[in-house]
Parts: sequence; structure tokens; C-alpha cells
Amino acid sequence: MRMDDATPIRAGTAAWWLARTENADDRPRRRRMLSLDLIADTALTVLDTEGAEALTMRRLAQRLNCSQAALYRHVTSRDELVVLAMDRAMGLGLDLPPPGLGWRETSEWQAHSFRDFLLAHPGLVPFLRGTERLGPNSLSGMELWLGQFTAIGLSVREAYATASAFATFVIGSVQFTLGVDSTNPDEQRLRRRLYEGLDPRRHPILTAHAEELSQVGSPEEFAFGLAALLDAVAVRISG
Amino acid sequence: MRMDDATPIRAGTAAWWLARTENADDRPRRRRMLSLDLIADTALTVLDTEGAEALTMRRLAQRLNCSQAALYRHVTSRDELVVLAMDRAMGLGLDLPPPGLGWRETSEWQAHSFRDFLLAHPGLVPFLRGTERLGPNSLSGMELWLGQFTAIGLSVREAYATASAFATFVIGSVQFTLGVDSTNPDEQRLRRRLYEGLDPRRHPILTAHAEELSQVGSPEEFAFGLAALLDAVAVRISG
DNA sequence: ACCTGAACACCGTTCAAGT
DNA sequence: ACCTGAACACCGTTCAAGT
Repeated sequence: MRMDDATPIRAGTAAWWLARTENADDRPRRRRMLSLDLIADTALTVLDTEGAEALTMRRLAQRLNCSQAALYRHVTSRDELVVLAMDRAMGLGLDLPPPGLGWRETSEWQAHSFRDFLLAHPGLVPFLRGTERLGPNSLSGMELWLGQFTAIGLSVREAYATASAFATFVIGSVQFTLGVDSTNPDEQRLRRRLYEGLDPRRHPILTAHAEELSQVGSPEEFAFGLAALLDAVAVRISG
Repeated sequence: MRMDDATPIRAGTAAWWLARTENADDRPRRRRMLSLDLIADTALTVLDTEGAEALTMRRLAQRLNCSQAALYRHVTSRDELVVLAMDRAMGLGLDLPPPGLGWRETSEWQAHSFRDFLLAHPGLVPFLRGTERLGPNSLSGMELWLGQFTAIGLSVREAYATASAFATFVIGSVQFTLGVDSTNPDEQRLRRRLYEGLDPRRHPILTAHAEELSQVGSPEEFAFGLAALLDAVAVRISG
């Protein structure tokens, strides 16, 4: 298979990340006003301060005091920019757990820390599509999880699948939560009314337990899934 | 809190779904060429045949042989259309498991069936944001899960949190998978090269086990997470 | 060698005007 | 009462032209 410059490589694939690291040295030929890092950081700032839908090339150029066209000297498309910014964010979201905890407490702490980070930066969440997975910061996070899970007896393959499941679940549950914020008390009340108004013959449980079910919130759902994953690890290291 | 017509309600919230069902009767005043159902179905067709980025109001109108403006008689925004189409898709993705299986096999079958459906319709996946959660078809799915999990001894609250965790995990893992398709053999080979090229001091495990880790694929990761959730249910019904 | 202005081909949404 | 054409204010991306 030939590597042809004409066929564009999809951002976030192994091929794309690889090409990026291999061409790293011949990058900075001259002093520039702009840098890729600065652009990615500014993108994150825009996401935090103005939300996901504000991340446009025009808005970014405005913040950087340059033309939109100038951005395309550092990045071949908006997609590419998003992938790079997301891996950058993964670096920011990666916090070291307090020492002295057992593996279960450590993993729990990390999952909660990551979730809290994402909830505090909701603008990032729509862009987390797995394409950041092979970026340098994401790989640092993976290395950390691999170290932890292999240290307690999982095989390398198991540790990788486990870490992926954790990441998937945390990101997925935050996306789910932000889709409709169930912490809003009024939303909760209306959800109850919605359940109550259903056809009791087709929805016997939802109608009968409308009040109770309307109270089940995102933290509860997250706690269940997280405990499940931790239990599964416990089973696999003892067996 | 007053319900003001001037303040738009975010699509997918309880308030929005509620208003929709309550105003259902005074909808069809006259015969129309277009219907909401037809529009939503056409949207799904576009997603399946042309992919996620092809779902524009112009493209939709073209398929329906009407003007873009006509769509806005049935839907107040593209967001709304997406939410409705996604709930519709949830109805299509809901398949009844073969009878006679135990709870674990049944749940496993359903999770795989849902995953297969999403993988077969990748155009849907970017739009699953949890906003479809309270739609009629999604609620039918929820009722099904609730029935299963309460039947084996979980409380209603536990059953709801469990079902949510399952849904979150399935959707999240498919999003993750489609972000970068790791079933591509060339991608796998390149991923190995990517791992091998990392700094061994900062990434000791990834570099040492590059080949093995590059082989871990999406089915394996999914199997781990699913087994974990099923184990967790088993623990909770026996304890 | 680097950056820009202006354009191109798209978006979602609105609204006066038609029938 | 219903639908439309045409416009508005945006997008991402390109490229000849500047310095």
C-alpha cells in the first residue's frame, strides 16, 4: 500500500498520529507567531468559555488575532484541530491519585476525578469520539491504567480491555448526563409527570413507580456502572 | 415558574417530550403532504445511505420533494428533528430476544443485538446524546429492561440504574469503536508501530508489549465491559 | 517564506409573497 | 391554511495576491 499525499488520512487514526510524530523534526523552519500548541490551547479556552458550538475557525482566528487562512498552515482541517485539542484536554484531565490507596480506591478515585473534570468542562464532551485515543496524552493515561491493572495481576491484554471499558463508561455516562441534565429539579418533576402520563398497559413499571424512577439520577447510575467494573476486576484478579 | 411560549424548550428534556405528548391531539388539522413521521423516517434513510454529515435540511427537503421551509411547519429546529429521529431509531433497534433463555443470556443477547444494530447503522451513532432517552420508543426499551431486572430481584431503582449503565456502555463503546476503526488490519499494524516508537522510559508497558496491545480490538473490550456489568447484576441478586 | 482578503460552496432559519 | 423563493447570517476551505 502506497502512502500517497493526495489521499487524505483520517484524523485520529494510527496512520495519522504516526505521520505526525515522524514528521515532527522538520516542522519549525522559522519563527512563527502561531504554533500548533497555541491554537489547540485557544480552542480549549473557547470551548470552556463559549461552549461547543462556538468552536469555529473564524472565532479561533479572532481570538488569536490572525486570519482564518493562517490556521490552515498548522492544521489541514478543523477535524484535525479538534483531535489535537482533545488529546491536549486528556492531558489536563489526567490527575494523579493520592498515594497509599489500594487498587480499588485508586481506580475509583481516578474514574471520579475524570468524570468531575468532564462535567466541569462540558464543552469538551461532544468532541470525545475516540479519535484522541492514540494521542500522546491519552497514551500516558493508558500507560498509567496499564501499570495499575497489571500490578495487581491482570494480563496486559486484560488490563488494556479493562482500561478501555473504564474510559468508555466514564465518557459515555457523562455524554448521557449532559444530554439531558437530570439534576435540574424541575426536569425531575416533569419527568415524573411524563412517566405518569404513559399508557399503564404498555408501561406498567414506569407508570406504577413514576415518582421513584424520576428520582434516579446520573450519580446513582454512574456509581452502579463503576462498582460493576471494579467488581469485575476484583473477580479476575482473585480467580 | 411560568411556561412562556417565547422561551424555547431544549429538545429532549422532560419538558419538551411532555409538551409534545400533551399537544398531540390538536395536531392534524388538515390533510398534509408531509408528516412528522415521514420526515423522521426520511432522516434515518439519509443517515443510513449517505452518512451522518449528509443530514441537512436541504438534503431532507430534496428527498421529500418539498422546500426546506416546509420542514419547519412540523419541526421547530434541526435539533428537534434529530431527537425525534433518534427515538424512532431506538424503536427499530429494539429486538425481542429468543424465549427460554436465562436472565444472563437474555441480557447478553440484547446488548449484543443493540450493539450490532448500531454498528450496522453508523450514521445514527454521532446523534445519540441521551436526548432520545425519554422518547416513546426509548421508554419502551426501558420498560423491557426494568421488567427483566425486577423479575430477578433487583429493586426498581437498582433496575433503572442498571439498565442505564448497560445503555450507556453499549452506546459509548460503539462511539469509541467507530471513532477509529481498529478492525482495519493496516490500522492495527500502524498502531503497533506507533506504540513501538514511544519513549520506553515514559511508556514502559506500551513499548514492551506493542504487538500484543495492538491486537486488542473492540469486540474484546466490549466483551469485558459487558461481562463486568452482568457479573455485577449477578452479585446484586444473590446478595 | 509567511500571511491575508476575498471568494466559493455550503449551512440553519426566517419571512414576505403567493395560491 | 398551507407552501414557496429568496434572502440572511453564518459555516469550512481555498487561493491569488501581497510583503
